Amino acid sequence: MHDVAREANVSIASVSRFINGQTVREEIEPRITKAISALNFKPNSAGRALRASKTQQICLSVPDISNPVYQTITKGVQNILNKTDYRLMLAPRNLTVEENLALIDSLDSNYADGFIFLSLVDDPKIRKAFSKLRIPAVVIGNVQVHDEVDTIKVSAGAVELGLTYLVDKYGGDVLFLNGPTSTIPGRNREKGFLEAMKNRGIDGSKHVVEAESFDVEAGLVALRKIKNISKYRSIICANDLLAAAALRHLSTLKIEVPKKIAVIGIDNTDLANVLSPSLTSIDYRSEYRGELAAQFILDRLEDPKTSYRKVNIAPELIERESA
Amino acid sequence: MHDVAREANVSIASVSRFINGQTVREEIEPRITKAISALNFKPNSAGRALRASKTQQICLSVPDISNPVYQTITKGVQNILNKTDYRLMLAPRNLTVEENLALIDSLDSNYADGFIFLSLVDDPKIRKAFSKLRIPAVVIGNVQVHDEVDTIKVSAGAVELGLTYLVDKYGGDVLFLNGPTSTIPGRNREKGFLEAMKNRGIDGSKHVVEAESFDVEAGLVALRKIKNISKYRSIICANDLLAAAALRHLSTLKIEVPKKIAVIGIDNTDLANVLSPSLTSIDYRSEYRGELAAQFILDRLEDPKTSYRKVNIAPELIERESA
DNA sequence: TAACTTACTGTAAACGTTTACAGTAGGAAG
DNA sequence: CTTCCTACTGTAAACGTTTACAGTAAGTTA
Repeated sequence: MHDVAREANVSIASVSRFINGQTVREEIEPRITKAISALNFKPNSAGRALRASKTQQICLSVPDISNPVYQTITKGVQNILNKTDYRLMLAPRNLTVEENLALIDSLDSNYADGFIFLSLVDDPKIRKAFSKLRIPAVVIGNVQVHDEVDTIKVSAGAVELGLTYLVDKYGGDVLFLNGPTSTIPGRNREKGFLEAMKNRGIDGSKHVVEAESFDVEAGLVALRKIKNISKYRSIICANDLLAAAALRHLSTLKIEVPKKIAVIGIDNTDLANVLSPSLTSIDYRSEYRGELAAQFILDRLEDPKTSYRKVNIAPELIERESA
Repeated sequence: MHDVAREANVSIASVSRFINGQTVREEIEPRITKAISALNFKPNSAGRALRASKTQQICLSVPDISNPVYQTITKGVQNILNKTDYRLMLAPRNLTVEENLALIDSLDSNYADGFIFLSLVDDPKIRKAFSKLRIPAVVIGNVQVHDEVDTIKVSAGAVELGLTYLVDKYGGDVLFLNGPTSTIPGRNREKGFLEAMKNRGIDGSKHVVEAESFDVEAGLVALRKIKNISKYRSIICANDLLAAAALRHLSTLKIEVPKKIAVIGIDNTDLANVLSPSLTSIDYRSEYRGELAAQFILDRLEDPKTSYRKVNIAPELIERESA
């Protein structure tokens, strides 16, 4: 920048002001522009970050990038950030409480201006660490933290929605293939299922099978333990990966879907359109949630005083072939 | 850091040295440790970056995070970086030449220490911009750039590999569902296909259909244009998403896979195990390629003089149900 | 004309680290 | 005892920006 200033015969301050969009004397504008391109000058991020206390980076944490739903959220975040001059930092995997704590702690190094937080696990320690955060944050999901954050949740009742559909159409012999109840969505979805079954006068606890994680492999392992799966008329799965496992399992057993057993998933990821039969799934609008989260962060960075927004996304059943 | 130094009654230089792992007088170590935790001190990234000219960030560019193969590569990169104190920056989408140029240019702002480059498109302008890059880079794929980079390619002959398998098993009536030939992999895979067919005395040009992009939707559109698909005995697809499209299309037409038509994909993404029938696919070891790329960057940052590595990954056919 | 306002300019001080350099204390060697 | 070496220390100067502040020239008002 010194060189540019010398070349354009102005002060370094004027160069800085010009770059940052402040008005400078009309006469010197072309001189600076010319000097910048002649010297191929690009402002140094570290210098800027140090002086202005702004990194132009947003940190996004997702539990595990292998899961299509987090990829979709990531894409939503990207959609918004790429229109601005903010960069996206992808935080390490944060599946466990410890990984979450390490991540939140690390943000004290001031490498990001904002934080989009998504965690499957909950813990008082996380809550405490989070409350000491010095940058604005948006929480996607149901992890419990203090109130001074924007929050994007999916309304309770998603499982209820799917269940109503299945029971109405196929009767009460529903199996719920859940993920681990040690996670927040696992807990919530189980609760939703049991309550919805109770409302129909059924003890749902016999209708639940829990996979060890939210992926296909674990889903298959869990399903294979069920002795006589044909007694069920439909399966609701806690996410699309588990639903993919269900479809594979049923296909292996030559049980027709949805003729013999209907299947629905949750998340409505890209996967749903790729599977055969295509997967009826409950849409959580993941890409939109990502976009919303990014927009909330940007809004707050622009004006820190905007009131905290708590948004609930209404789930919607997307009907395809599998139910 | 000044505060820590005062609290520990040492100089700021000693604090810095201690933090960076240099030996300090045994007596003062506990004093510094104590002061650091008492004040909850975390070194400021921008200060470090400015002074040391090291951001501790690696920039990864992938054309489009929606594609499972890039997610897998991203995961590989993460696997390695998360073991270090480098952070992962996810660059914006770079599908077009212009997006690539903007990205490469932006790196002149010194926000990353290393660059992992993955592009579907090729252009002299990209090559030129790339050659001016001031940080070490690793190229994944066949984009043409200067030689002073580590490169990770997949050996030519992947299509040949799949084709041999299909022709041996099902005869010469093979359809090649390609992605756009305006992309590097599209071009290369078509070339591979035509050559391999020629070697078998067949004019392959009548056996190719080109989708407008490498995704399911485009694959379906392309397939629907084919009048009598039953004349083919097998389909080889330029990636797993196009293969997913083929499976869906055939399932819609009630054509059994692999009994009537066999299908194989390329990339061997997570998708392959999720589809029904499960997808025979040519493995490009994407997660490993990501890991390799990250390791190459780290190695070079540690010792800039290591000679440039040009690695070829051998493709491998993973046999599943679809062929 | 003088006094004030407007619109811009340059100087210089910060931001929080790392590191070259000179200095010092203590032990080893002669 | 002196000299040399080793192992550490603190001082102070950078790194590349942004911005408070004081200054100036031109325009406006009285």
